[in-house]
Amino acid sequence: MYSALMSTSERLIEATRELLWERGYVGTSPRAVQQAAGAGQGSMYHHFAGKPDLALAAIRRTSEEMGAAAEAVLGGEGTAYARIEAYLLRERDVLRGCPVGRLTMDPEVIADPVLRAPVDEALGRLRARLAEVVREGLDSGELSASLDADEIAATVVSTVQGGYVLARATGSRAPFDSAVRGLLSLLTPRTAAG
Amino acid sequence: MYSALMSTSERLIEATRELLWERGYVGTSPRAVQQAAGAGQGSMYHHFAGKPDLALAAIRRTSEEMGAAAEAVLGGEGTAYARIEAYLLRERDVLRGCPVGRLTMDPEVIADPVLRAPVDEALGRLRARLAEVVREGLDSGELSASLDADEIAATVVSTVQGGYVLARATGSRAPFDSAVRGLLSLLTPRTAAG
DNA sequence: GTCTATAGAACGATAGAC
DNA sequence: GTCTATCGTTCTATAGAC
Repeated sequence: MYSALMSTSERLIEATRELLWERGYVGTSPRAVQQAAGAGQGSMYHHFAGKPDLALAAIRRTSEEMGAAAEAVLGGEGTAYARIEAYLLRERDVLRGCPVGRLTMDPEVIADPVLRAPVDEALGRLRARLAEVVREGLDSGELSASLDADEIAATVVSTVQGGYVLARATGSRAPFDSAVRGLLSLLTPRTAAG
Repeated sequence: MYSALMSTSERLIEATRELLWERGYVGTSPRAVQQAAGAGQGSMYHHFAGKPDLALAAIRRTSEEMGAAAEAVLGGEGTAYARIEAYLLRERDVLRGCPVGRLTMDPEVIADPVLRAPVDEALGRLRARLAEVVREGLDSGELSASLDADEIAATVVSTVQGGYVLARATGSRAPFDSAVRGLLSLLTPRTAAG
């Protein structure tokens, strides 16, 4: 149930975002969305053509938010390494996982090009933005010249996404934190062996 | 539909494994399992108490299989680095993702301690086994002494699990391969800067 | 814009004949 | 062990009154 100060269509989108995050597309029913939004059957189908249409609105917003949150950290001050570190260490509700990455495990999202598009774009942009920062680190000599920017960007995003998997499996954020620390230790410039 | 040479209960388990992999627990109905297994309603409820019971049998088997597949590579010949590399590069149906890791995104699996247990065990054992190999690499001087075995193990597993997420988002295995190559480039012993 | 009523199908499970 | 019949609920959506 959301604030009465929000329009019905807003409440429907926000309720859908929450449910998609927690239960995925397959596990989210229009009925559950309506109840969470405090809206009737008729309202939902007045504002949206159906479940896929409502889900699309919700996914688009979540994807945009993810991009903004990443940019807030990656576009900040500091060295390339510091910004990558800030991205990896930024506050997260680890056990809830990533609201965007989560959708990639949903067969009906992946099967529908329209629903998959915002997911693909959000993760693609994140990788591209991280690759830029890595390139800065390569140019400045902060990171080993033997590294490939696109590859490292993919590794960074994968570590985060996979960290969620490990955390949810154990029911604790510990493995997520371990994975991140492990990656940071690998990225740390070593001027000499050992 | 599975071979008539398999018992009904076997066919039910195998069909469930396939459907859990593709559609998850929430998205898999007893009805769909029965059709895929070529078994009737009555047969399924004769052999299994219900959907959770059948899913448990399927998840246990998948988790065991994952452990065996990992051990086949990690317990093989070669240096620590070579075995980690072999694990990361081993043949995978990348776009299908990990049949175990996938379940961590399922709210009903995570909410049920009995269903979550085999998932937790499989990924926990994998991390522990990888940590052993990393320790060998640290002892032999193959890997930088500044690294922590448990952390690196978590990073390795996370990269794989997260790589699936990126691959499924784009519809291509390319980002998975990038993430793995990136991790390998970070793990590669560098005796001097650059 | 929102409501209630209704629809046909699928959900997960049980009962009881064979 | 397997079958068909049935159950009450939920799914996603449409219709039509207000």
